[in-house]
Amino acid sequence: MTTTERQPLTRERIIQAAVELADEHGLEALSMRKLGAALGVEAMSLYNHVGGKEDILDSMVEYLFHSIGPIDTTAGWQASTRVAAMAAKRAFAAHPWSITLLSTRETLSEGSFAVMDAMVGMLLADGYSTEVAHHAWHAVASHVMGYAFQEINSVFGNLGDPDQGHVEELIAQYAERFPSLAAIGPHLMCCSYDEEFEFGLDLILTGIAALEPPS
Amino acid sequence: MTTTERQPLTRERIIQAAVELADEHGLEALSMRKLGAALGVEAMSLYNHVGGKEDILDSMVEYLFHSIGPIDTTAGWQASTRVAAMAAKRAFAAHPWSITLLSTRETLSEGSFAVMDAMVGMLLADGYSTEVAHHAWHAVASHVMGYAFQEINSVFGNLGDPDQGHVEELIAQYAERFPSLAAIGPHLMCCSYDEEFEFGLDLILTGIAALEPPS
DNA sequence: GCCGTAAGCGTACGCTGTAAGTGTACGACG
DNA sequence: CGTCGTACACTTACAGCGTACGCTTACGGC
Repeated sequence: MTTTERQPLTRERIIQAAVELADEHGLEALSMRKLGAALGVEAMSLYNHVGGKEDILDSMVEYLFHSIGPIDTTAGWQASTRVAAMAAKRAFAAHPWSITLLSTRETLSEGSFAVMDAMVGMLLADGYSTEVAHHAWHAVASHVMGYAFQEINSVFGNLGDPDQGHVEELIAQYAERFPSLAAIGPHLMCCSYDEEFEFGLDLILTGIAALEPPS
Repeated sequence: MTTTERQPLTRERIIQAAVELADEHGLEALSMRKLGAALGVEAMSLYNHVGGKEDILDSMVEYLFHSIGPIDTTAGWQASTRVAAMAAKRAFAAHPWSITLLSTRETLSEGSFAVMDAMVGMLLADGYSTEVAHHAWHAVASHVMGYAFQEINSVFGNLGDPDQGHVEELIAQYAERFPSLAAIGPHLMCCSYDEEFEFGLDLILTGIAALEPPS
């Protein structure tokens, strides 16, 4: 009682709580009032530490890129890009709100620039032209974003789900109208998202490597 | 005056107006009241024709897939997929709200199933295994979604923008911290989104073709 | 003891989606 | 011609949203 029993509100605690709230109940459930309640505080108290909801959302994006972790560029372009792309995909896929949030931000993210710079830097360091490096960045980034999107929004259940019966039922229901979809049904249900991601990633990486063999 | 002067509200007119409103002022500006106002009607009148806002958003997704147009599957797998993927990318990129909207829908879209079925069907018809067809679908879909995402959310301005000075300024500002990004700056500013998309797409398509040469 | 400052709280305003109830115009029928 | 059924637009109301503004409380330095 002599010292402050409750730890004071800080920007970091607010962002952390926002991430947890969005993880648990979805981005649409993230409101200033609920966020305050989760921290044992009224909504307006948050404004002493953050600029507003947009500021919180921007910070969540920064948190996201930070959660990718440092990018190791020492293993050579192809191997390093593989690891970094995997890490980025995992970071996005770990938070169902990531893609939706990213798609609504128009502020530029420092974190995204850092990742972009590291990936492009590896290519340039290995002797690729700025043109190819630019192409490669877009191709890899597309694959990461697009695959994370598919993994998060898959209607065929996520890996942890034991709800596979529901998926079979779904496919059976559409089998007549979409026969080809039904044909690949088994793969849709039990695919490993990491292996699936790597398949496409390797198509891109080996394709780029074939363009201009590094010295 | 004898006949109804104003044409009656219909579901189609509502969806069309919703798309236009979102195109013009962004998805966040799409509210039932504003949508009603755009149609010369009170918000609640819309509920006579649609189930609610979620229903409208779902229908906008269907509209989106419909706008891709019919998929020609007669040109052989690789060429047909190229054309279809380009059409899909263009359809998404034409509406800045497309990715955000898609990422928030958890209902499954008939339109997306139709596209998926057509693309997978082409591969199977050309003799590819269900496994490779499944991989290929994910790789192509990722590229389409991911690239549309990047094109829409690019902070480096869109092709039409004559606001290139702002971009140069932006890159110069970050040049010291992100030197590799600055190095590819010229490409970031003046790249053709269609050609850029095709570059990555061809990496994927030729990579797949190399796996199992069709008969 | 006193006061400046920081920070949490309460209230209020204009938005949002939509449930429920209130007309009202029009075609069908006696 | 009168009457009624139906379809559909309107009005009102409510809970929840982000947040501007003002009040109150707690604490460190003197």
